[in-house]
Parts: sequence; C-alpha cells; structure tokens
Amino acid sequence: MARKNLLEGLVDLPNDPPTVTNYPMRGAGKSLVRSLDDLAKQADKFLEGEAIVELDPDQVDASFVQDRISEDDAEFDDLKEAIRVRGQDTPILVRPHRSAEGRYQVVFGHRRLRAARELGRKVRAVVKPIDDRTHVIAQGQENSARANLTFIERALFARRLEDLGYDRDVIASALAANAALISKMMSVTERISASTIQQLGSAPGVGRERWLELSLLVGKASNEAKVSDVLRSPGFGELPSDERFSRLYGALNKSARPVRKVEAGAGKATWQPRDKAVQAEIKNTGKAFSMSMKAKNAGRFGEFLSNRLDALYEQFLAEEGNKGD
Amino acid sequence: MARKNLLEGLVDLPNDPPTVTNYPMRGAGKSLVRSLDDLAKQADKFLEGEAIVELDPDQVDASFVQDRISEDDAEFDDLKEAIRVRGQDTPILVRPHRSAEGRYQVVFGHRRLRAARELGRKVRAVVKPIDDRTHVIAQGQENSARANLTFIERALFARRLEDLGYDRDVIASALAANAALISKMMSVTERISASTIQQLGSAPGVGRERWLELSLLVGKASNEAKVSDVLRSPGFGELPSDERFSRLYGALNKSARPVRKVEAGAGKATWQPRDKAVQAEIKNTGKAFSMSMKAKNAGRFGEFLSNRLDALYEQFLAEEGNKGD
DNA sequence: GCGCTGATTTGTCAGCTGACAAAAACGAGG
DNA sequence: CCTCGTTTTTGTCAGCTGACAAATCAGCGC
Repeated sequence: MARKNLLEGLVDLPNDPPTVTNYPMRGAGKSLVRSLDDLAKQADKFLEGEAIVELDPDQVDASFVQDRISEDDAEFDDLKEAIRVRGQDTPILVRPHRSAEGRYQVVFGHRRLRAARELGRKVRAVVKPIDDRTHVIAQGQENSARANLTFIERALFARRLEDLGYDRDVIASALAANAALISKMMSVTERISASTIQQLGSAPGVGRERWLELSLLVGKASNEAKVSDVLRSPGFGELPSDERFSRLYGALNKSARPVRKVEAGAGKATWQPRDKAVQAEIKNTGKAFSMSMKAKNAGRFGEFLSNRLDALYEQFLAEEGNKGD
Repeated sequence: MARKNLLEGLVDLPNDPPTVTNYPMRGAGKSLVRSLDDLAKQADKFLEGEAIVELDPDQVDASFVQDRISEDDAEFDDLKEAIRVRGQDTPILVRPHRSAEGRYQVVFGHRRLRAARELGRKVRAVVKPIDDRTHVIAQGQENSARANLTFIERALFARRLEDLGYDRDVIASALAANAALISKMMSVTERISASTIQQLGSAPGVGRERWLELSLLVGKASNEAKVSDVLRSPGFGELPSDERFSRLYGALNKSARPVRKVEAGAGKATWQPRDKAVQAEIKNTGKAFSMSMKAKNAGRFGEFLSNRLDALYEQFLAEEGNKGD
C-alpha cells in the first residue's frame, strides 16, 4: 500500500516539524521527516489507553527481527543517562512470548529495555498480544518513525522480513516505503551478503544509489576475492563506517583501474554514445580484454560488432602493419 | 486507465454473448468479447441522438490513422452485398475535415464507406466535431469492439498512435488494453518494422507470445539478411498470412541454431581470426552484451575497438536507419 | 556570512518483461 | 461424436530498474 494510505485519517501536522535524524539527511527529507513523525504518532496508538506495567528486563526477549546493525554507543549512553536522571517517559511495547510462559518479547523499545537492564531497573511496558504480522509492521514503522536507521539498515530489515516469508505488501507497510524502493533494497541485499553489510556498518552518509552501485560491483564474481581482501585488511574494522564503505567501493572500482591507462575518470573505462542507448564498460589488461554493454541498443549493437569482427581485425592488422616495426 | 474503469456505469450484460470475431480465438476471450461488446455500445453512444445525413462518399476522407493491414475481401464483399440488398443500417461517424472546407474525415465505418462508394450510393453518416484525441480513442475502441483486428493489427495501430505523439494513457484507452500489453505491443513494433509486418499480414492465428518471439529473432542484426531473403523468396506473398509468419519464424529459428553448437545454455558464441592471435567469447541476451578476448593480440585489438566505438556506432545507426522505420 | 554550484539522498513514476491463469482450438484415441 | 491432453491466445499481476524531481549538504568565491 502507498504510504499516503498509511497516513490516512491522521491529523494534519504543521510544516517544518523538528528533524529527528541523528545524522545529516539529504534528499526529499522534509516530507520524510513529516510522514515519519506521523508514523511515530501512529505507532504510539499501540500504547494508547493501555495499562502500563513494570517488568523485570530479564523477563523480556528481543524481537525475532533484528533492526539495527549496531548500537551507536554515544547516543545510547545519552539515552541511558536521561533515563537514569528523569526515569523512563515512554513505555516500550511487548507482547507475551509465543512459547515461554511468563516471558515477553519486545515489539519496539529495544534500547530503552537495554538501558533499564544496564541501570538495574524495571522497565515500563505495555503488554499487548499481537500476531507476527502486526508485530513486524509496528516494529518497522516505529523504527522508520524514529528515523535513525540508515538506508542499509532499513534494507537489511526488509531482507530479514522477506527471508521470514512476509510478502511485499507487509514489507512495504513495515518500512513505510513503496514497492519500487523495497525492490531496490532487495537487489542490494541480494547481491551483498548480510555479513558483508555488517562489516561495512550502517554507513549513515551513504544513500541508496551508492549502495546500488556497490552491489553491482560486489555482485561480480570476479571481485569476490577483492572483497574478502579489503574486508580483512589490517585496521579496516576500526575505520568509521562511511570510510569502510569508501574503501571497499574504491578498491572494487580501482581493481579495474590498471586497465584505465587509456581513460581518465571514475572506475573502469566506459563508453556511451550521444543517444545513450548503449552503456559500455571496458576492461583491458593488455593480455585480456572485455567489454560489456547494456541499455536499449546494447544487444543489437553487440550483434552488429560480432558480425564485423573479421573485417575489423583485418583493419587492425593493416594499421599495425602500417606502423612498420 | 484500466479497462474496468472504461466500462463503469454500463448495464450488466448476460453471460455468453455471441462471439464476434471472424477468426478462431483462444485465450481469455470470453471476457474480451463481453467487454468489447460493451465497447461497441459505448462507441454507439457517439451516434445516439444525432441527426443522420447522407454524404457523397467522394466528400469523405479516411482517418489519419490507418487501422487495418489489409481488407479481407471475402468479408468485405459480404458486407457490400448486404448493404446493396438491405441498405445501410448503421451510420458511420465522421467529423468535419480540419482544413478542407466541405469535406469530412471518417472516425469509424471505413468499410461501410468503401462499400457505399463501390455501390455508387450515398453513405449515411453522423457528423460530429471531435478533436484528434477523441477521434483516435473512438476509432480505436470501435475497432476493438468490432473485434476483428488481430494482435498485430492492434499493435500497429498502437505504434501509429505513439508515433503521432499520443501518450500511453490515450493509447491504452484507444485499445481497451492495460499498460503492460501496450508495452509489449511497442516492443514488437519496435523490433519488427511496419513494412515487414505488412508483408507478413494480419496473421489471425498468431498471438502475442509468438509475435514477441519473432520480434526477438528479427531484432538480431545477424538475421537481417535472412529476413530479407525469406520475404523476397518466390511465392512468399501468395501464401496465407499465418503460413508466411511460420515460414519466417522457422527460417530465423533455424538459422540461429548453428551458432549455438559451441555452447549450451545462454547463447554464448566464440570468435577467432585465422591467425588465432585473439580468442573471443561473446554473450548476448538481447538486453545486455558482453565480449571478452584473450591471447596475444587481445589487448591491442581491444584498444583498437575501444577507440572506434563512436564510428562503429554511427555505422550501426546508419544501417538500422536504412531499414526504414 | 552569503550566494552559487555541484553532488548526493530520497521518494516515486513509468516502462519493460517474466510469469501465471482462464479459456478455447486442435489432434488423437476410443 | 465424445473425451482428454496439449498448445496457444489473451488479460493482467508483480517485480525490476532507469530516470526525474525536490531537498539539502559541502565547498568555493566574494
């Protein structure tokens, strides 16, 4: 369903609500922040009118869907300190555990739970029996609303939901995203394994387009060894996440570069005619040469080239002979 | 717009309305025939409540969009005979000619016009001033409704509308088809030129899937000569349309087979010059193309190719342009 | 500090295409 | 002639992806 439908029936909000992300945002973020604020209010509906209880944190398990790559410790420490000083304002949402009597499972509020556990306090919670589908939608929308998950964290969440068998409509609802965006997320997480993404980190400064580009590079079998090398290189894990992304991206782009003596510019040599109906990537190591083309006329132009290789080779030999060596 | 929207507000009809096609139909034709009958009624709305006049056929020009590949003479003779004996039941729809005073242009009813002309009689007509957009939608829907255009005739009609600059919504309306079907029609008529389709004929026994397959075969530059040979072979034009289609399809399918001897699976070909200083592997999926070369001269020949891509592409475009479409 | 420009992110539209379902024609066998 | 299986047509759904627009950040010049 379209996100606009999700927001149907909600009170109109004033323009310019406060930005709620903890990292710089670009793109059409204004409407994003606004609609995510709407989602937050919608998620809060789960809590409305429900009795709040205090639970022992040891009685509460995490959700069956992980939604975060790692904790931002500085931000978590701030949250913990605020709770220590002021107590816990907003309850978390939990549901009765499916199979463990007397235990609960977090729908949302994982960090507040962790903070309560570390502070040695009970956690204030609303207990609500909801099914798996409602659970993941609420969790996802709460996460989208609090708007501090990066593109790749959201993509991993989507991937986990698909691996758990949810259909695209549920996933789109859980992420407040349309089908096209979900599809792009699946492309990225199909080509880049979850473990590789984990090692790269949440990359707050990297958006969808660059993740898609990296996924095409990582997805090439010929780059597999290079990916492993970069991930295992000394000190890689200690770099900031964005820098790790850049290192890998640069390395894979660069692995075509020895060939790029002829051509300046980003990545392997490329070629494109004025009508842009062919996009070619060219690799030349001297001993081996490869060229791949895509876009509208790629197939027919390739066929055209294939049929003329004999003639072109004769011409090539003639020109080499004219160089007279 | 979806066809269902088109039919909104119309009276529900009984099941099993009479089949109206003049050739055997397969597939989901029941709903097709029913909805086309609805379209016929809708098209008749253009005629409702309008004064019928008698026009000299020599005052009436054809539509600016051709909708038929050729006339089925037997069927036309039947129509003409019926008009001769009983007169003309249903008026045709014309609009005042845009630029020629005192002349008219047919929206629909071309065959009835022709019959009247050949019988030396006036033609009964409704004259209605409508714009180009309404004109093509009415014409298209009338044609769809009378349901005697084959897939490829409808596809050509769609192609003509696109070439005339109408957007996809208008085209979908004119053909009572959804966007996906229009897109497939565009693919076929993009790859197979109108003149080639004309020579193959309306092919009443051939559906979308086979036309799509043929279009992929015809779209291969390597098959270009073969297409010309088959179209020019003695007696080809005298064959029934379906047989002409089969002949061309068989010839192209057969001519592709020798190439794939080398490699099973997704069409991978090889190439090697006489001096064997280059070994090339070529893969072409129609949408993407890749070629890799190794051996002694691979790098230098590859560089030679890379430096000539612009010129080769111009040559490729020129040759495609010479096909005349 | 401000304005401009380029780069990037995000949301979403539109087109392409594979695939599936329903219906019907055709051929073979009884 | 009837039944059954196969093949084909037609309608349409769903997913993929290119591309565009809006918004914002960063860098640079004044």
